[in-house]
Amino acid sequence: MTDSMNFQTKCHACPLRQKNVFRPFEDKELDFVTKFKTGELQVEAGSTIILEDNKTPHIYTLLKGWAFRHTSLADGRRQVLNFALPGDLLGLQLAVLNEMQHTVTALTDTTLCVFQKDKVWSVFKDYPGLAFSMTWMASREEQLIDGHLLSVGHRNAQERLAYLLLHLHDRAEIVGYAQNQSFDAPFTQAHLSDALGITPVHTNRTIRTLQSENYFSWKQNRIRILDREGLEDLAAYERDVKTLRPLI
Amino acid sequence: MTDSMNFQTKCHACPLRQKNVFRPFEDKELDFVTKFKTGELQVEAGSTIILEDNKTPHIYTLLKGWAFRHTSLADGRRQVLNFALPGDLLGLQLAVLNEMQHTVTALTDTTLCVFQKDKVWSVFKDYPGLAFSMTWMASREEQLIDGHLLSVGHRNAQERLAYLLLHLHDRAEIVGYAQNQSFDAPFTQAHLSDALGITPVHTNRTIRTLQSENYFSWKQNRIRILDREGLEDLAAYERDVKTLRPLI
DNA sequence: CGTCTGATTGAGGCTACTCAAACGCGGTGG
DNA sequence: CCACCGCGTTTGAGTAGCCTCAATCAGACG
Repeated sequence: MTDSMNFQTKCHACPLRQKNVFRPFEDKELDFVTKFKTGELQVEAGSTIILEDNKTPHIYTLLKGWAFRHTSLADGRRQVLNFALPGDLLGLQLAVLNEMQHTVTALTDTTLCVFQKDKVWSVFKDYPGLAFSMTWMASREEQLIDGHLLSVGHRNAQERLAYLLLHLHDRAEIVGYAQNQSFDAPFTQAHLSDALGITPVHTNRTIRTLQSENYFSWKQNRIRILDREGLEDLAAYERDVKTLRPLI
Repeated sequence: MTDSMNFQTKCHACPLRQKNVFRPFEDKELDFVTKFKTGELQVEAGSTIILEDNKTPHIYTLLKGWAFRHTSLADGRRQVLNFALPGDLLGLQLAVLNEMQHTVTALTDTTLCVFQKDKVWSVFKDYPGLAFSMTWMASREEQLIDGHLLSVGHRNAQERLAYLLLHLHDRAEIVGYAQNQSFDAPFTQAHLSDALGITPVHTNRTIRTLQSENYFSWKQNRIRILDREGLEDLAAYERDVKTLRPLI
């Protein structure tokens, strides 16, 4: 373990902090986070990070790569709840509610910062700024899910796809995963389909339609937004004002 | 205002605490909450409690009555995100993210405890237990939305209705709003329809079908679960283990 | 008794679903 | 080098669940 510690990303040099998307830390907060972080975990594409109902003692921050949160009905129908990108906190429900009702799976090879969930209490006790950050992230996530619920509940297939594409692009862009209106898509049409609540077949047809109308392209795992305005109109989407997010 | 203060519910005598659903408070926490609470608000059925984009300086706890959270697309299609019952925190996103992306509207005449949102920081600074409670509530709400998203994304009309009925019943029961497998339904079919992501017409047909098959009844604004097991099977629903919730 | 809101029912149509087959492509092994 | 996977994508054909439009009904209220 000491060995792996040497290869560990130092919080003071956290690559996420270089990007100008996180609020500034106080020194003592950073010192604490460094102690709070008990290690780093590599999970390869397709593997489970946190399993529903499975109580691990850890929570994670996604440092590198993509993941997704999902639940299923008993008969196997799967809902993708949201995608996770660097900076996202995974397993907060486990720490706070002591229960996970969804699974988190890696889409790409990922790197995770590992924290002991039983130390979350000491965060609240001694580092109110960090505690606030955690709450910020929880609220933010809820806001995103609210958006998806609106989408799945009331948009048609084309609108849903347009919305999701813009959503993914914009989130990828914030963490430096998009350049030039395009980003690497580490998911399959089946993932999109389960996120949108549309069958794979119909998802495919919808994708083809929007592509043929030059709204976007998807070649070699790379998605490019070609007609942002058109997609925004389709989806009635408004880009969030970028707010500096906290990081833990 | 001094006048209304006299009619205010005392936190020490908070009726919600009488019901054995909230975690115990420490005395000093209770003292603080008493100070934190700046007043009480009555909102009548149908009125807006918090308006999307509208930055009020307050957040609320629902003390009495029903409310619902909702957003809409530009063309008016409305998604009911969730229903709120006593003990639920309203406006946390406002306090934490400084932005509300949904509206909260009263379904019945409601009583709300009013808190200054700019004091939320002092909660985090000085009352970690309460801060944790707020985060607990945020996480819990997210968990509920996740459940709805699964429902709207992957259940058919009958399954969605079954799920929502059980969900509402169980939540109502926890706060003492249900007796004998039945509860007062302060909403219309249109509300359900917007929550389920199904048109009012089809919602009506689905309701009639499930009623005619004796799954439940809905007479004089009162919903009664007649065949709980049947509904659970339909919806693949599992009742949550009751956990003591925090209260703020 | 007229009006309003919400619930209900009918008829017809379209979106999205199901079933099924074929295609493209990277990987593997003979 | 090529045949043979296996996974993900694509396309076709027929169907059904849910939608739209529209009218009627029931109850509350002034």
